[in-house]
Amino acid sequence: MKLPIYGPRLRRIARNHFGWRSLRPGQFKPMRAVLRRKDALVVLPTGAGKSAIYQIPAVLLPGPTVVVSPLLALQQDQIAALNEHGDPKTRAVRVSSAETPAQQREAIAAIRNGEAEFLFITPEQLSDPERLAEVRALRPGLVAVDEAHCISAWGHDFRPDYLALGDMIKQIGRPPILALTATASPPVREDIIARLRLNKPEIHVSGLDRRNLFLEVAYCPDDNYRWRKLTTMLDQERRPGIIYVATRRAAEELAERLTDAGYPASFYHGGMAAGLREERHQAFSDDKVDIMVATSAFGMGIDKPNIRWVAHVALPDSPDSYFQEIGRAGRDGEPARALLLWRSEDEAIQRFFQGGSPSEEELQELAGELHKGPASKTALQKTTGLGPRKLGQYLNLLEQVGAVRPGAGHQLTVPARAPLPAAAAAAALAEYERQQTVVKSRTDMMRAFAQSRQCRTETLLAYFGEDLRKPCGHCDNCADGTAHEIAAAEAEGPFPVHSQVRHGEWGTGMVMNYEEERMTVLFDSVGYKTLSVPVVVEQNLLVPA
DNA sequence: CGTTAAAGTGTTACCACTTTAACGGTGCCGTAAT
Repeated sequence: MKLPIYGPRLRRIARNHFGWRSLRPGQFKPMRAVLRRKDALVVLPTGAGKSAIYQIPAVLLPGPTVVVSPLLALQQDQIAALNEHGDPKTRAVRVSSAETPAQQREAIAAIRNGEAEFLFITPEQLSDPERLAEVRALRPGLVAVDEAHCISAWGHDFRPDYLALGDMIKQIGRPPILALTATASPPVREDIIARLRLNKPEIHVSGLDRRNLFLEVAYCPDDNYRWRKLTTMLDQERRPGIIYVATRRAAEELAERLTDAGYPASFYHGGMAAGLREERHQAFSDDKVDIMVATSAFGMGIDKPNIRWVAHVALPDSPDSYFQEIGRAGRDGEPARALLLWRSEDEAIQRFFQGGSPSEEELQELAGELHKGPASKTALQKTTGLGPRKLGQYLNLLEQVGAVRPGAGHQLTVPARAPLPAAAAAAALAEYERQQTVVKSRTDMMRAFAQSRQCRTETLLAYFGEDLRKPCGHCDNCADGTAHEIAAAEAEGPFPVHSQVRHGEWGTGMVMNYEEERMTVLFDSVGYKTLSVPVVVEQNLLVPA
């Protein structure tokens, strides 16, 4: 262990430049990786000091640090925190649509002249070749990708520039990359590593077992039952708290219903005006709103220590999202509650959000259009009649199968050995389906978590590839004894947990968990699958890989 | 995929039922109209 060499030095920087009195356990090792200029992926709950992991080494490393961060509001807070001390060694600037061209030039100049260390930026900014060249000229010594799960969650359709981030970083001189996120299951980690093209990254995962968080799930056959469970919880618990729902309308309606019933609530979703969103966020931070009903838009950037509970009146799309959302409760270390109130109907909306299949004809038409010569996205929108969203998704898929390549000046070109349109469309569709299988398997796992009689923490950690070894003692199944019974009744499975296995159809995978008569295996190609242990044994479905 | 509201149907009711269509999350950005 070389920690002692860095330890005092890092502590001194933490104290002198940032005003932090101490460092936390999960921070040292990844900092050391950054200082040795190794790529790293860090999974650490928010509030556990993720940003310190790049901020402290940045002071020691030559060259400025580029911070890729998804939300302007989030960047704002982080920049304000860095600039609080007026220290030029930790000063942060940014370029985004919120700055005027003059302010953007000023920001770049400040970095160039050594008057600022951190450049905050979005992937969309970097997708502009001129901007990319400017950043390259700054010779950054480190790139920190904050909220790196966005690559996986948003890159494939919603914010396609996220997928190209690896390329962009290569083009700015490929400094070491530090990817940070609060939650990432193995498939998401793999996606991050592959898309960013991390080179033998050190992976640091810590803090997944939140001991002050009581996990609880209730299946609700109807909405009245769900309402009663929710209000019962509200009567018992201190505030503030967050209630997550699936749709904007549900956020507004539930907030109104709660307010009418004597539980003053506010709502928050992505369809609100920016000013109002900020106002509501601020009101919640200042304890002026103590029940917030929100969609997933209310999330990243909420760093409030005293949230006493997070309730889900919905089924999240994946344990990844669920873990991130409940992780906002109890950051002060005081007891907090995570209550999941779900109905089987909730799964429908998630399936819808995952979207239908792309059309093979449209893909082929687009591939054919590209063969006619270099074209911009705007031009392609006109010629193919595809919407911007769909077009971006299609182009991403075609790029992944080698049928298109981004060229100079936003022009898209067809590479030399590209497949013909028909083959490209078929390959793109197959690639899409492969990705969807994994995405759907995560929703399956969310339902499996909700239905589990095993220790909740154990189930959740198993999903993330961690082994808790014994029931947590802070979930509903532990409290009523079912977790204990199951743990006792469970014989060793036919394959050890975390061992590699092979399935005739699905290929290789890793054993994640056993629960009663079922086992969960994470397959490389199709994601999470739940298998019946007796069937696996009788029919020899799995062999050690 | 499922809910919700509107339109359609059957028969001849200001009514009861079925069928159909619309809707649903997350945020960068730049440009056009004030």
